[in-house]
Amino acid sequence: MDRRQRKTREAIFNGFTQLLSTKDFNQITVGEIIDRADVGRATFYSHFETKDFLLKEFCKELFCHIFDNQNDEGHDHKHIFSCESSEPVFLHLLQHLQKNDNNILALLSSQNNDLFLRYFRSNLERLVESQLNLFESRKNKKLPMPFWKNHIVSTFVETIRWWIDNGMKESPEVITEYFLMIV
Amino acid sequence: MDRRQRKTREAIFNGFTQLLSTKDFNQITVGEIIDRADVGRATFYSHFETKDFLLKEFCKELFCHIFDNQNDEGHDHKHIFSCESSEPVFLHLLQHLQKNDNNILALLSSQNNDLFLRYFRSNLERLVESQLNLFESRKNKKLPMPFWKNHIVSTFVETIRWWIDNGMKESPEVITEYFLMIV
DNA sequence: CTGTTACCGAATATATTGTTCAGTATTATT
DNA sequence: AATAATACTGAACAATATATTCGGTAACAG
Repeated sequence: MDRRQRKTREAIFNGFTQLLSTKDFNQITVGEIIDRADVGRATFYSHFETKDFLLKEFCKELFCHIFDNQNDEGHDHKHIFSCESSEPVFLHLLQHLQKNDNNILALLSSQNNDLFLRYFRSNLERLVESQLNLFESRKNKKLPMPFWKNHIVSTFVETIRWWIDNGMKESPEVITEYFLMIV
Repeated sequence: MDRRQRKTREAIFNGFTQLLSTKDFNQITVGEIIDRADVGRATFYSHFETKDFLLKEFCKELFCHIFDNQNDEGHDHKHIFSCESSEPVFLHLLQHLQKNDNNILALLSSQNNDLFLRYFRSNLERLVESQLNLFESRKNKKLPMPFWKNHIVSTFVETIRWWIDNGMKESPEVITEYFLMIV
């Protein structure tokens, strides 16, 4: 990819995330984004069809980062997914959040954002699926599997939301403990 | 309130909810609303400052309906809130939903809507608070109360969401059972 | 019957979106 | 270093949506 393209793309993402920390996605205009990114209007539209596509692309990259790095760095795939407790994976995610790479927090807080949450959930769903056997023991047989899966994902998302909305005072370890307690 | 005002307000609410069942809140324009409601543009703006205020007002009335009727009709206040199990209240809510008064389902499904959900949650929170003692027994003492409360509310909301998104095939009784099982 | 209030609807200002295009700068290629 | 390809600029433009204004008309309350 051309360096110019990369730079522009980065600049737009940066301006976008800056704005996300100040206001809701729906309130952000393309005009504001290109001002912050300092790129021409036509340039924006040559990169992204619409503002929604920008968010989509942004999410895609973000989750690639979070969910894939998790498998590649240091301890490998098998190590994470084969350990007895599910703590490491969830804990790792929470630590990621605490660092607030890419202003992801703004998107996860209660004031925001539907579309983003849907992405987050669908990524989590795959993760939970691979970990499902770990929760199985506690699962009452009368609960249908899809419901059970949905519940675990929801609980995790809402736990994170609560954590963020309450100032992230607790450590990732404590939150993980809470999460495992209620699920 | 003037009969004309009431009529206009109703007409706008009706047009609005009709549209909500066909598309996302953000995609709905004021133009469409006043067309359906068959009222003048100026009239709309004399009633509601913006489209967001319309949603706010709509939510306010809706929850007044659901959460207050629940206390007034037939079996009274004390009966509902003093019974041993928490089933009746939650069950009652689910039955309300199944009837889909005011197209409330459209707002609760996954494709929709942030602002609405926040209202729903804050109303539920008050409800859960009054029922909290019923959940207390299962609560591990290490969990902080606000977290616990948030979890119950979240679980309820997400259970409903799951129900709706999956076609509401189960009866309200079954869903209530699921809910009580996992909480 | 009368004064008040709400509604109509068309015109208007403003803001945002998304496109177009000619000119300029940057990059990759040879 | 010269050339071709590609990306960016920025201003202009059409299209759409928002929100306000105002003179005229209809409905209401007392």
